[in-house]
Amino acid sequence: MAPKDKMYLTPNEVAELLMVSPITVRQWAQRGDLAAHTTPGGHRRFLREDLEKFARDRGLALAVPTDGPQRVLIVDDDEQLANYLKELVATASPDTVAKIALDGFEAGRMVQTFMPQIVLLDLMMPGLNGYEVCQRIKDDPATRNIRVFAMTGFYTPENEARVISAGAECCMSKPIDKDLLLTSLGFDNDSRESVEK
Amino acid sequence: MAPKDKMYLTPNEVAELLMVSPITVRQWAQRGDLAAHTTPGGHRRFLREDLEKFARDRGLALAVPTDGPQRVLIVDDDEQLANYLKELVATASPDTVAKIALDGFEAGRMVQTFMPQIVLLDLMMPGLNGYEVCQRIKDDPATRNIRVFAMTGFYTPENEARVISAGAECCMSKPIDKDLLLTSLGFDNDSRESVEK
DNA sequence: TAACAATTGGGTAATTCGGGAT
DNA sequence: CGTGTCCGAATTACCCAATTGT
Repeated sequence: MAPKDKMYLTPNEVAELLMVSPITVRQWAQRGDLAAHTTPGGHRRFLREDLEKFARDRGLALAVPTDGPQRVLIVDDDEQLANYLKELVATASPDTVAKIALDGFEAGRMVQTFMPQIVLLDLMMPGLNGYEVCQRIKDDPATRNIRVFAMTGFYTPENEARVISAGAECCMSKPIDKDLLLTSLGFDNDSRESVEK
Repeated sequence: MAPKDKMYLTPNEVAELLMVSPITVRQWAQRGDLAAHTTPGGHRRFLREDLEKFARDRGLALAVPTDGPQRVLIVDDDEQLANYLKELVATASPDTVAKIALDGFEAGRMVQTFMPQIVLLDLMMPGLNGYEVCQRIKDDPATRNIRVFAMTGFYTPENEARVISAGAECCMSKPIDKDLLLTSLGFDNDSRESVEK
């Protein structure tokens, strides 16, 4: 497992996220405008949560939500299909990071932690209503901007209309048309050389 | 790795809790500021007790501290039962905030956003393996300290052992014994400060 | 028991931080 | 209100061999 993300932010990181100098961040913390914790040595540490609240209150925009490479979350209980899709994305767009959620718990958690720009969402998962998942993603301001691409093994125009009204960008029937998917995602397969590691 | 039986913390875990790098934790231990035990091979292990004392002496809070009111997340697809449990908690401990997740997606999302100190987890949810959910909560450093209380309609000693080995604190059979639950949660008596653990 | 990935300890150098006066 | 600078102190990075856990 990878303890990838730190739970806390240092003053410098906060300054960069808010596009201000570290000194200013210090002032905000001193004046109590921005909630801060303290290390035993007296240095300040911030929680992303507090930062977001602060930014919201002051109408400031968090500078770098679109940091790093493109992120795609694949939500499907069919592990083989999920891996296939992951490979597909990785091949078509080498600088894109794709991750897999095999059940609702992982999906919900990764929507928050992985913060994908794109979600490939299976509508027919056991114990999980894909339409509702899509709706919830779109209802939450924190995730509303995620592009949702629905996938279903039982395609009907009614189902498509339903998930699109829930906020999905499109509804693809299974088996997934490789070219259609990549085109929809904007990963049009130019015949360019892929850079391998 | 059971949580309750796990009386010691590794340097990495301490670092995460105090919002500092592992190297810094090492320094404190070297200088004797933070009490530490040693493994036969020379690695350090810390007691939560010592950590709390260390933090208290300097008047600072842990990263995943008992800040604000206590938070309890109820994960169960049975909405009526979930509401009953929520009422139960609210009545027994008025300063506790209880929220409900009716499916895996909500559960995963709320574990990250609501950041509960306690999770009441149904093991038999459609499309969701409660044992795995428990394991994943415990595998992630960010949520590892959450106390998980499992609930199942099909109690067997094997199932209990299984979920406890996954990190749950206990396994209660349904229907839930009200008093047992509140006692386990520590809400039985008047709100006594639980610092003794 | 062997193997292997992840973590840790030690030591030193480099970086970041807080506070105050500006 | 947001920022640059100075200094002592706190925190971190980087090296590599050893330990831990599975």
